[in-house]
Amino acid sequence: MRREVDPFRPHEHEPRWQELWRREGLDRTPEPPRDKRYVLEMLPYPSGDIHIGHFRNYTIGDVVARFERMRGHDVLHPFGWDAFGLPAENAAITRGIQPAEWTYKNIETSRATLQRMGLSYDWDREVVTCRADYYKFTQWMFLLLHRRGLAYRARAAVNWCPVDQTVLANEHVVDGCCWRHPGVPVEKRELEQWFFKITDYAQRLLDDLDKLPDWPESTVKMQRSWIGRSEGAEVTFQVPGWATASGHGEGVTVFTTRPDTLWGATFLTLAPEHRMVERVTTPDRRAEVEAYVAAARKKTDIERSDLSRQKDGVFTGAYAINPVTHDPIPIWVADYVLGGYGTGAIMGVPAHDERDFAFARAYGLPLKVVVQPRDQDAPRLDAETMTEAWSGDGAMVDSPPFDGTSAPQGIPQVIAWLAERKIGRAKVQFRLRDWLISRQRYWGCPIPMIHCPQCGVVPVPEEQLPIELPAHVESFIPTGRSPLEDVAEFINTTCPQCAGPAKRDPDTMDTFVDSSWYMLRYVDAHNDREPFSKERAKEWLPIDLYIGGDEHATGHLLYSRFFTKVLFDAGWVPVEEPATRLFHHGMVADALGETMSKSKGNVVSPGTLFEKDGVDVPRLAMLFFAPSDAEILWSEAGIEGARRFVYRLWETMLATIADPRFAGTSGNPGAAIDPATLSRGAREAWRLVHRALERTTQACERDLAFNTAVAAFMEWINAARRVGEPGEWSAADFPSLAAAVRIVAQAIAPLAPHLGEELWKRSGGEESVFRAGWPQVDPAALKKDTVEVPIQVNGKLRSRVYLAPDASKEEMEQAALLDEKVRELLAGKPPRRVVVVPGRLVNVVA
RNA sequence: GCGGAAGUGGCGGAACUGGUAGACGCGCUAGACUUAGGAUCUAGUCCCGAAAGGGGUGGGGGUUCGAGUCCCCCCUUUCGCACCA
Repeated sequence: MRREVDPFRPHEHEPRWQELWRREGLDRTPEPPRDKRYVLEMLPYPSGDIHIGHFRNYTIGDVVARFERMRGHDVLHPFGWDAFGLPAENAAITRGIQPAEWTYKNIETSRATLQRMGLSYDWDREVVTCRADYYKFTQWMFLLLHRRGLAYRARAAVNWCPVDQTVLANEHVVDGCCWRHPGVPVEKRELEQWFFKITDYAQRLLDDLDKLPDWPESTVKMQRSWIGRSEGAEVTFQVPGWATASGHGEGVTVFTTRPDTLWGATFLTLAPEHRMVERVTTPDRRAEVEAYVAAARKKTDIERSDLSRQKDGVFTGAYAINPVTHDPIPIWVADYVLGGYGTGAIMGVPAHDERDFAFARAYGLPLKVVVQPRDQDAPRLDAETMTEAWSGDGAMVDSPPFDGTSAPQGIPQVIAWLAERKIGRAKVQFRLRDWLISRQRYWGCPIPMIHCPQCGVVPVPEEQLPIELPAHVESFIPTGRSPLEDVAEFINTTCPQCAGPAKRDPDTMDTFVDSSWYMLRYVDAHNDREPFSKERAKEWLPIDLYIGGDEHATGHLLYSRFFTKVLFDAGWVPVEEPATRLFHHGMVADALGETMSKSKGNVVSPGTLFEKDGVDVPRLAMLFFAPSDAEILWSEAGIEGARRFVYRLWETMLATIADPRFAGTSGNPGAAIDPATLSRGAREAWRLVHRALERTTQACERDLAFNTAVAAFMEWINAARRVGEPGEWSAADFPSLAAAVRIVAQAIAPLAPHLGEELWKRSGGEESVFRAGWPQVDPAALKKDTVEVPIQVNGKLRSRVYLAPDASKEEMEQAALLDEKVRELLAGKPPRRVVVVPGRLVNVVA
């Protein structure tokens, strides 16, 4: 027989508690903090409304933030918007509204949804990257980098998206296509652009990965290979015709990781864009070489990097001198050599490099074996008959004076020897390229630089910041030049140095610049003199938990590390790394496993979920679905279990509170419960409350696997209901149920905040549950009175006995050997061995 | 090719440092209450078998009293990177 209780009405209590939290400033950031926790989720781009993936991400962060507050920490949990970017311009083009208008409207919509979700953000510190009060300091950052020699202008072959009509950073080229337009190959253009010199920090970005033990290893590895350090040597090959023409030291310099194979270099290859191609090419070869270079330039990255394609190239007619054998070797041009890596030229060692081998065989170039594998590894190599390159270990041969030296272990000796003779030198090469940040677009942060015909490129003086983006421009239709060039009142200015007429830089910054430092702005979001004060930075940094998708592993997460290091060097922040712990939440896909996207039309809006069940039910469902780092396939069916659970919990807890005996159990009841006085069922329920509490604590502190925490609460409610309706609980047992109700109200509050608050208040809580502290796990409650001890015979489960959890080894062994089943299987013979694991099991080896 | 992650019931997923595989939930089956139920409650639900028993965590070996967990070799899926010399 069930007792009638007030119905569960989330739509009534959720707004009530949100209002209370707002009124009491529960989510405000204490200042200055005593024992701080900085919990941050990656800021979203406001494209319409929040979707279900955001719902998941922010829920995870919210659970931790609320938990940390309950534990007594001072928490910074802010929110912001990565509000510059192309979709706003595209919307402007298709719908005829201004990017700003579209963006702010989306922010309003999304913010309303977030507030409907009751997320515990300190909205007072909200950051919007497209607002001048923010981008003023993005410009400040640019000037800082410029001052420190880390922002420079260069003409370079850059990635060009033909759809967006703008350049792209390497990180935004995915499979040779623009990241925003899969299937549209990126083109190459020769342009003068702004770069950030992230390569200056390559070594530190690499080294400091070791200081991030709480970052996912996959991301650390990805950054490592993205930075791509390799050690080797630069070696210069003289080109005879030039030595006389332009003095000493001219030649072609190559980078190699295998200088020990230099004796086997039988040709040189230049990338088509190598600056010396034109100079080395002999007149008779000119036409052919020029045609090849022109064709290579037209190729897209995908075409050039197609591995299945036959390697091709063209002979320049010129020869270089191998500096160790003094043999003349032909110079070729081939597009399998990358212009942007190393020196853009390589030495061809066909016997010991797979790619050179393929190239040499294709064009009949000679092979020379200079490393012989040890006998046990492979048969003796012969240049005539080899079918593949040998890039393994061996002994150097035909390489005086190094014959017999082991390769590649002998590399340091070879480098030293080369350096002594001024032929080469040790060189560390990184794959990381400098970060191209100019964009020929309107909706971004203007670059605070001025082009003066007299003084050249001049930085805008700091006191003139912000350089505001004009509110209106004629057209956003991409033309390949920035729309700002056509805004006279923006583009025309005076030179800060000579006061003469000058022009502003018409480009805007990559939006990843905006998001590279936003986490620092939160610590002092209203500061209008500085990006943030050094004191606030010292108080709050680093981020203790940073949550976001792993798609940012080599983009944002590398850029923000770079910015943090620059700011550290400049004395602005006390940390060299922005976040000590990084967590990648799993994606939310639809039931078919497709990632949700507007174009696929499978986006589930969380708003419709809230209409039906309020926030906490879908929130619990989301948390229960899977561990936070696993991908989930969202389905309505998943909500069913959470809904039933909440109703059952509600019913039992309210019936308990309504019981006349409840009022007499206030105080600090948990500590007063002695499990030994409880009936079997009540004792089990009491144990499970503490188990749920423990599991929630661990999940918040460690793995964020809230699925098992929710499951633990389910186990408790199931056990409590097995005992009976609250009214049926005996006088001896009832206090433990009453205590459990209070503990559950608190412990479930991070997971289901409105429900927790409602239950807490109904159970007599005076102030907010989020000020009520975090309950202690009682070890006595966790102890089982008896444990089921499995009895194995030869490792197979044969029987069970019930013993006290602290039964001695001897007692356990005794119990096992007395077991009927065991005696039967032993058939009177003594066991050969008995393995006893205290409190766990007994294995009788017959 | 290189690097990462992962393969457990019909499904999502549990399983602490090697110690009862399948917690919790969805779904399903049966029953109860109901005019009815897609509500709720009770029981059952890894597979084979009537039972006793046997088998079982992608496959194959191994270590161990004992392996989802550790080691070796494969297979599959997935995500990064990819002619980086």
